[in-house]
Amino acid sequence: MRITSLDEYGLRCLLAIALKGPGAQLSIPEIAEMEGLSESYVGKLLSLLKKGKLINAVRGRAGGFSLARSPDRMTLLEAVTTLGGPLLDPNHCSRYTGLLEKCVHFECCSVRYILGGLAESVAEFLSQTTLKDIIEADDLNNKDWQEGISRTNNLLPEKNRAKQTVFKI
Amino acid sequence: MRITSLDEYGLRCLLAIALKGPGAQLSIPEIAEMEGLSESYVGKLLSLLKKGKLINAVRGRAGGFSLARSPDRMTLLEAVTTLGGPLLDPNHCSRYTGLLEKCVHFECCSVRYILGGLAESVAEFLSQTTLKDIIEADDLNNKDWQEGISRTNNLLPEKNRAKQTVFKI
DNA sequence: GGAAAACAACACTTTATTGTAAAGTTTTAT
DNA sequence: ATAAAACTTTACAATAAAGTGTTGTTTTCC
Repeated sequence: MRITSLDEYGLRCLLAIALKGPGAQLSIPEIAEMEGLSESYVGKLLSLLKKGKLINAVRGRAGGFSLARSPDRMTLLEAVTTLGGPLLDPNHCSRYTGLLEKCVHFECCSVRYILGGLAESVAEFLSQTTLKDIIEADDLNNKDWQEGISRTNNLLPEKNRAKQTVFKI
Repeated sequence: MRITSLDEYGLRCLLAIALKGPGAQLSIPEIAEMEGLSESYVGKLLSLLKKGKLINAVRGRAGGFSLARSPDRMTLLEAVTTLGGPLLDPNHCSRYTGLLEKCVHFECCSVRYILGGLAESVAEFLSQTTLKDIIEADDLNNKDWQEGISRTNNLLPEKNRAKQTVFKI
């Protein structure tokens, strides 16, 4: 399991498209400008999202990218697994084998069950939040920002709210 | 957030010591042999665990490592954060800035809240499982294994059980 | 039909993570 | 005392991830 750069930046690009509105298109140069990323990198991220069928691409001079489905039917779990692969590597046990050909706990492994349960817990969390939730939260967040308050946290699905400030910026 | 190699292997080493029994010592060569890892690597992992005060080290010929506390007072959260650092990098926002000096969402960021909530969710999960839980599960798991059954999953704290097989081995 | 704008694919450089090697320090058994 | 066994530290090599550059293809506007 890992929340990587691909997840972080890819999610931002996806949100940028979603925030543009239903059916709206956004080009690579536009997204790169908006998000402060290079066009090459945005191109790479969007090609991943396209492979995962989260966005549609139109080529040519008037081309761009649009959301493949309505935001309320697109979960964070889909986005994250599309961008960064499955939460828990299916080859986990054959990847972390140490010096040997086969992990010494291959037959019977407690850590495996712990990580399995953890991955499910994360998957449940992520599948409970859709892009629509984020859009609505972001919408109000921007208005509140100008009034000097922040209630973004209260707009997310009940189970997914942060109880305290996690980032100190 | 990330479950890394350090987490995976470090946790195995910690469990090896815990499984040895209360107060028991285990040396680097012994753990390396048991876990199928190089002595160098085990040394590195154990030095992290020692810095986090999860284990005590005794130097010299009759030296080795022992658990610093009883297993029921040592959570997975402590182990994971000691080995791999905080679940969510405190510098997250200044790390993922793209091309610019400052992330374009620095002032007002929806993704930040989502990831904050996710990190809390994972922290809650990990803090609910102690080393003792794993030891007991592992104990029965080993007995069951010989009878051809596996109920390890049912021995973990209620919320932390995997509902289905996550690994296919 | 030609040029411009945009997506697509892939190789490549840079950077961070992983894991190893080696030299040093401490303690104990003899 | 001395040697062996074990922990400690730091520097280094191997590998994987992150991000960029280049070239090519598609479409549209004029």
